[in-house]
Formats: sequence, structure tokens, C-alpha cells
Amino acid sequence: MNPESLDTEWVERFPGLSRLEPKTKTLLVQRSTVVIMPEKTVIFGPGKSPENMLFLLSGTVRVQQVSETGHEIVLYRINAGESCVLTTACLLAYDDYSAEGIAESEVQAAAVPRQVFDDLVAQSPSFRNFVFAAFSKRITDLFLVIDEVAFQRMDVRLAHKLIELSKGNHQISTTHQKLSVELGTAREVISRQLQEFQRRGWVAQSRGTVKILDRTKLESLADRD
Amino acid sequence: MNPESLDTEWVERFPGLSRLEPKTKTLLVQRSTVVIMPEKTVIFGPGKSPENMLFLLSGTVRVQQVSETGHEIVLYRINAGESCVLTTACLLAYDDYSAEGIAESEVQAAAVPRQVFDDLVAQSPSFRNFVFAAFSKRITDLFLVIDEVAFQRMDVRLAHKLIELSKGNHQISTTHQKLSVELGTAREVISRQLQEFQRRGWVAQSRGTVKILDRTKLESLADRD
DNA sequence: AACGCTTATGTGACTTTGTCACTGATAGAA
DNA sequence: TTCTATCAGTGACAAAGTCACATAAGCGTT
Repeated sequence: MNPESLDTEWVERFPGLSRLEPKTKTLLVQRSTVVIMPEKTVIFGPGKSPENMLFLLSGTVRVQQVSETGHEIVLYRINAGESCVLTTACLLAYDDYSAEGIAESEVQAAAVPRQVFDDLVAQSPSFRNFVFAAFSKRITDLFLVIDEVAFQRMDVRLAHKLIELSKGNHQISTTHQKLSVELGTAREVISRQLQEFQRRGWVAQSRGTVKILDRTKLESLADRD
Repeated sequence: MNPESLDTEWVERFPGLSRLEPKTKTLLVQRSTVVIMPEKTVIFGPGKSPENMLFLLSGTVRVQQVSETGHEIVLYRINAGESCVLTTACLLAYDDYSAEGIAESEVQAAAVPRQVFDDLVAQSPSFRNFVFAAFSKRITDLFLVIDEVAFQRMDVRLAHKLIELSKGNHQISTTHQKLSVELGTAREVISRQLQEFQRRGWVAQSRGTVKILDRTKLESLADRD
């Protein structure tokens, strides 16, 4: 994929947008620019409202919240093929809140100016559909987060998160601290849970990495409601 | 306010909609119907997707979630002057989730068919603005709920909720069970916290009611971050 | 190799919150 | 009055969060 074709054809590769009306696609391509941001870029955050809507072509953005108590929790991730409309819209309306978006890897994204976004919503039924579906997905995800934080046991949540973060690999590069932010808990809690998993032979630990030894056992714990 | 003027002029009384283009207002009024639902009506819920978008003219709708574990938590309320677009949109997209909307009092609402809603979004910039602002408000509210559930102490949350539910009155008609659902915790926890508040002379309890004796003290606890 | 520095992890004591299995209390309805 | 449903109180215990540390592992410097 060379930069040339990226500029003109990213819409085709975007799952939710490839079925747009040709006219809409043209508008989207002509009025947007592809940007590349390095890992750890703070894409939006307190006092840093993005002026564009982003459509992620590659990489992932982690959206997390910093509480007034100093605690942190990961709210959700935006993956390639998804857009930031929700968060962006929120920030435009209420820029005094504490969520921030951080590039977890190098990120390629198409930046669409707000005005163009508004035009597209007006013009294209299928674009509207895409936008509302994106909103819906986020909302239901947030409902799920609330449910988990409020009612799920820590061991179940951790098992679930380990499976999720492993993405099929047998090893995860992360620290106890980072895992605690994923789940909105304290590092010590993660340390103890991982020790218990290790004692049971489900995982192996070394500084900065967690190895998954028995995925099946972890999954069966994670699937407990 | 007689039913006649309700049917034709509710848009004018709706904070977010009164500044719409005249053409849009006409469309909204002509293509919607005012409905009245009694208290405790389940407006939407598992297996009960609403076919219309509702604009609440009076009353409140409580949106709560029932976890697979059997636990419940109140997510937010829709008050007069607000709309259900978010929840409705969600339900249309993912009807397999567990949130439900319940009328907390008699509810008057304007029901707008989905097709009309879509047309309005396409036609009217100010309607789009209204819709996206509504989405944004909900999202930021949900972020707040997550923060509270994950990081706030129970006593702080309960004090906050008592102030909120009292709406300036010095007495709240509710049970410990209902309060526990508000905060997504167990009844026993509420009972103990209220006992502590009572011991300190901040509240007085009787079956089914909580009296606020020292609002100032409750507020200062609630304002702790 | 030895040192110091930073970051990561381990641990015990304690508090807060959630769970379970009850008991007792209250207000209506029969 | 007595029955019944709902509401509230309680003690024992488990799970999770907090605090104040102690170790340890990696890494660059000397």
C-alpha cells in the first residue's frame, strides 16, 4: 500500500464506508487528509479538542479517563476501521472533561473537517447510518464497562482482559501497573491475582511480560457471568 | 395547557427545538404524535425495541441495566426537554442488550417515527446539532458514572445521590433496596451507610422514607473528590 | 565487575465493600 | 386480629482497595 493509493482509496478499504454513494465517497476523499501520528501521541485530551473527525486506517487509539482522585481507567479502544466521531463530538460539546485518546501504536487516519462531516451527514443516508451505528456501538460498550466495573469479580475481569490483550499470542508485554489501569483497580490487586493464576499454572510471569500457559482455563473463568 | 395546544405547539416549549427552522418545526409537529404513558410503563427493554424516537414533554424516564448476575444499576434519567435518541438508536442497532427504560411518573412524549427522524437529520442543521449535543451529554454522563462506580467511596456516592433525589425537599420516599439499585450496590451497604448518617444526625429514617436533617454536611461529604 | 538509578513486583496490616444467611419490624389486607 | 408481603437490621465472612514499605530486575556508568 503506497502513500499515493492511500490518499485516494482509503475509503474503499474502510468497512463501514465502502458501500457509500460514489458522490459521497468522492467528497470524503477530496475533503480529507491522511495523517500519520507516532506511538504515544495524545490525540485528544483535557484542553486539547481535535478540530477534525478521524477515521482510523491503521493502529489503535486507547481512550482512558483520569479521575479527580488520580485513578485511571481504560474506557475503550478505537481500532482500524472505526472512527472517533463519538469522542470528537463529545469534546466539541463539553471540553471540560477528563478523557484522553492516546495512540497505542503508529496511527494512520483520515482527518475530516467538522464542516465536511456535517455535510456528509446531511447528504448521505448511508453515512448517517455509519455514524449512528458507531455511536450505538460505543454506548453499548460503555454499558458493558459499567456492568463489569460494578458487578464482575476481579479474577474474572482480569482473565478476560488477558485473553483480550493476548490477541491469540501466548505472551503479553505489559506491566501490573498497566493492567490495573485497564481494569480501573490497584496494582497490588493485579499482582495478587496474577500470583494466584501463576500458582494454578495458568500463566507465567517475568518482569514486564505475562505468558499464557493455559488459555482454556483462563477462558472458562472469563466466561463466567 | 390543553391537549389541543399540546399537539401543535409542543415544539415551542422544547428547549432544544424551539430554535429550529420553521419548516423543520412544521414537519416535526405534523409527523409526530403526542403519547401519554402511565407511571411504571416499560418504554423499552430487552425484546421491546421502540419503533419511535421519543421527545419527553413531561415526566422522567429511568434507564437502568440488569446484569447477567442479577444485579441492577441506574444508568441515567431522561427528563422533560430531553430525548431518547441515544437509547433508541442503540436498541435499533443492538437489540440484545439488557438496558430498560421505565416511566418514573406519568410521561407525555412526542413520538417521532424513525423515517421522519432521519429526514430531519438530513434537512436541518440545527436538528443535527440538537441530536449530537444529546449524544454528547449522555456519553459524558456515562463517563462520569464509570468514574463514580470505579473510584468513589460509597458514603460519598450515597450522600451525592440523596442530595440529587431530594431535589431540594427535605424528605425522600424510597427504600434501601431502591437506593442500592441507584448506586449499583447491595441493600445492606446502603442500610449501614444510612445508619452511620443517622448516627451523625445527618438524616432520619422511617420505613420507606429518608429525611434530610443536615443538608450542608451531606453536601460537603458529596463534594469530596 | 561493581555501582547506582529507575522501574517493576512482593508483602503484611488494615479498611472498605460485597455476600450470605438469617432475624425482626411494619403496614395493610383478609 | 392474624396473615402476608415488604422493608430493615445484624453478624460472620470473603473480596477488593489502601498504605507503607521491602525486594528485585534491568540498564547504563564507571
